[in-house]
Amino acid sequence: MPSQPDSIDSTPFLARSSRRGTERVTMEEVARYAQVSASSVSLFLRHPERVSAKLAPRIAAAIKDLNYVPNLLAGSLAAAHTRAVAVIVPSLANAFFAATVSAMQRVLEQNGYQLLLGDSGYDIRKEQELAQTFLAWSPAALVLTGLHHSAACRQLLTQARLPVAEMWELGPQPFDLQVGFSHRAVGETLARHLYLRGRRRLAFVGAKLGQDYRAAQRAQGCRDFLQQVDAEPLLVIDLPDAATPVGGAMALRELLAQHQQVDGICCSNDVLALGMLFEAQRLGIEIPRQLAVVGFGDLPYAQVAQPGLTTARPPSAAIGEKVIEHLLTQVAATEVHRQAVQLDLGFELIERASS
Amino acid sequence: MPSQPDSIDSTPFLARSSRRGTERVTMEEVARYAQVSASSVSLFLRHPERVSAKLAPRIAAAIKDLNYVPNLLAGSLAAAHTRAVAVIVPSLANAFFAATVSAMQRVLEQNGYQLLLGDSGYDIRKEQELAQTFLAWSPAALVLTGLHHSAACRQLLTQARLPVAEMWELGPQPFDLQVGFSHRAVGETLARHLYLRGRRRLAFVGAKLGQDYRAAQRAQGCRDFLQQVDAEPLLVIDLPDAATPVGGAMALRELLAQHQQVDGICCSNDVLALGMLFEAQRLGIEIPRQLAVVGFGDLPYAQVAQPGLTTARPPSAAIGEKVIEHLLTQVAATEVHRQAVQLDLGFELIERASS
DNA sequence: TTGTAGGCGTTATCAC
DNA sequence: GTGATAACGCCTACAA
Repeated sequence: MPSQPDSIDSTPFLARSSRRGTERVTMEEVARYAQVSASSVSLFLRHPERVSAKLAPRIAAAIKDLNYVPNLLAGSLAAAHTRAVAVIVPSLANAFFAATVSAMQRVLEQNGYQLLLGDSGYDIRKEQELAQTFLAWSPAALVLTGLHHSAACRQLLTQARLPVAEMWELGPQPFDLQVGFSHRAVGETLARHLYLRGRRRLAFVGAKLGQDYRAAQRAQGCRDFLQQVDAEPLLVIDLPDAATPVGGAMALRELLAQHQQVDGICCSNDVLALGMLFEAQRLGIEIPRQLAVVGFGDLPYAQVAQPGLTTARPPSAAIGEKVIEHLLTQVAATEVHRQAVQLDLGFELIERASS
Repeated sequence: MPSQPDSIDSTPFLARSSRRGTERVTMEEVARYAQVSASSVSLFLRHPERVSAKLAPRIAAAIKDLNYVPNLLAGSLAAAHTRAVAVIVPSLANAFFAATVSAMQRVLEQNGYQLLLGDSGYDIRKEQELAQTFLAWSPAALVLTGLHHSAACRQLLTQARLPVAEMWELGPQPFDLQVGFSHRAVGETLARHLYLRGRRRLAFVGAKLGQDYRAAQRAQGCRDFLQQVDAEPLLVIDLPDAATPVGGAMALRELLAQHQQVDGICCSNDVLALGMLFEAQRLGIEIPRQLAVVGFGDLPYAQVAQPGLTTARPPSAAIGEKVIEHLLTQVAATEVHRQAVQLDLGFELIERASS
C-alpha cells in the first residue's frame, strides 16, 4: 500500500466510475481553480460579505473564467427549499390571468425566484394533478386560482408544508393567503348601475358558468340586487363555449330575438361585450339608447370602444403583486404559526357611454 | 419487547441527525411500508411493468397510503436531467405569446414535463439573465422568442449542452430548432393586398419598432413591396409605447391630420387596428371606402369587428406545439449530432371588409 | 426480478 | 474566516 493513496487511482477523470455527470462546471472545479475549498465558494455565493477580501476576488474570477452556473437542483436538495413558486391559472389565454401572471413573474424575478406555471383549463381535476406534479418540485409556495378545489387537492396541499395562496376570489377556509375581491359585489354594482340608469329588464350573458365560478358569482350578484329592489328577475344566458366576441355577438342576436323587452345587459366580461357592441352596430341597435351594455375587466379596448364600454375593473396586476409579496413574507417567516391572510383589493366601476 | 431487531434502534426518527429534512414522505419510507427495497419502488415508479405482480400492488398501495410525492429535485440530480422546459417570451400580456405558451403547456403536460416561464419584457439583457437563471435549473430544453439575443446569451446557450429553440421568427444560425414564419412575407402580402385593392398611399403603424423586431420586419416587407412596384414609399409611424387600442386611435388621428392622402393603413397588429376601427367610426371616416385598414394576428375580435378586419393570421398555437414536439424528440435523441431543424409554419391572409 | 452500494452537486455543521 | 465531512433523496450499475 503506497503512501500516497491518491496516486493509485490517479486517473480520477477516467475513473469517473460508471456514473455520468452533467458535464457542467461544478463548484468543486471552481474551488480548485481558485485554490480554495468548495465550502468557501458556496459561502461566497450565498454570503459574499462573509468571505475574506483575499479570497473573494479569486473566487469571483474563477466563477467568471470557468463560466460557472450553479446547479440549483443540487442546492435545493441540500438546502431543502427552492426559490421557485408554482402558479396554476384556469387559462393563460385569458387576459386577466395573463396580466396577473405577468405581474407575478416580475415580482418573483426581482426576488430571485422562478415561476412554475400551470394551466388547469378550468378543470378541477387537472388542477389537482398539476398541484401534485408541482409539489414534486418542492416549490417555496403554491398559488391557485379561485376557491374551488377537489377534496384530494385540499388534502394534498394541507399536508404539504408550504404556503398556499388562492387568488381572484375571497371566501371561507383560506389556506395561508387569499387575495381578490368580491365578484358578487361586482355583480351588484353593475346591476345597480344599470338600474339607476333606468334599466328594468336586465340580462346576464356568461360563458361556461358552470366552470367559471367567479362569473357565476357576478351573475348571482346581479340577481340578488334585482331581487332586493323587487325588480324583474334576471334573465341569464349561459353560452356553452368559452367567452369570445363572436359568442357575444350571437348572444345579442338571440336575446333580441327572444326577449325584446331586455334593456340592459350585463356581460360576463368585456370580451363578450365587445362582440355585442359590434353586433349592435351591425343590427342598427343604438347603444345605450335602446340597450345598455356593461362588461367586466376593463380590457384595453373598453376605453376606445364606440361607445365606450362601462365596465368593472379588477385589480389584475395588483393581485399578482400582492400574492407574491405576501407569499414571500410567509416563506421567510418561521414555518410554524404563519397566520392566514385575506386581502380584499376591491374593484372599480368605470362608467362610460355604453350605459 | 419483541424479538425483532428493528426494536433495537427503535428511535431512528429521533436519530435523524442534525440535518433537517423536508419532513416529506420519502421513497425509503414507502419501501419500508411496502416491505420492499427502495430501488424496487424507484423501478416501479419509472417502469411499473418491470416489477413483479406480487410487489407492484403492495408498492402502489404504500404510495397511496403514505401519500407519497416523489422528490423531483433529488431524482433530477441523480438522473442528471429534468422533465422541465424553460420558455422565455417577450411579453405574456401579448395575446400571441399567451396562445403559444398555452399550447406549449398543454403538450408539455401531456408528456409529463413542466413549464418554466420567463418574461423578458422585450429586453435582450433580461432575456440573458433569465436564460442564465433557467440554466441553473438544468431544464431539458430552452425556448427563446425571436432571433435577437445578446452575444453572451448565445455563448451561454451554445456551451450548455441542451437543445435550444427559437420561435416566431426564422433566420440564419439556428441553435437546434427554429419554428416560425416570415414576417417580411406577411408585410409584403398585406401591402400587396392593399395595392391590389387600389390603395396607393400606404402607411405602417407600429409600436416600439426598435424593440419588436418582428413588427419591424413586417414593416420592411411592406416597404419592399411598394418599392418593387414602384409605388409611393411607405409612411411609417412608430408609437413610443406598447401597442394598445388607444394608441391605434391616436395614431389614426395623427395620420389623418398630417397625411390626409393616406388611403391604406397596415397596422403592426390587430390591437392597434381595433382602436383605429373605433376611432374611424367616431370621426365618421368610412372604412374601407375612404381608408382601408389591415392588421396582424387575427385576434378573436377581428372577425366580429365592424367592419370585419382584414388581417394575417399567425400560427400561434401551432408554433407552441411544434416547438415542444421537436424539442422533446431532440431531448430523447442521442445528445450528440442532433440536426438543427427549421420549420416555416407560414401564415394566412384573412380578407374581410376593412380593406 | 430484487436488493446493495455508491454517487449526483450542493448546503450545513462543526472543528480548526 | 476556512475547510473537512456528512447529509439531502433518489437513480443506476452491478451483484444476488
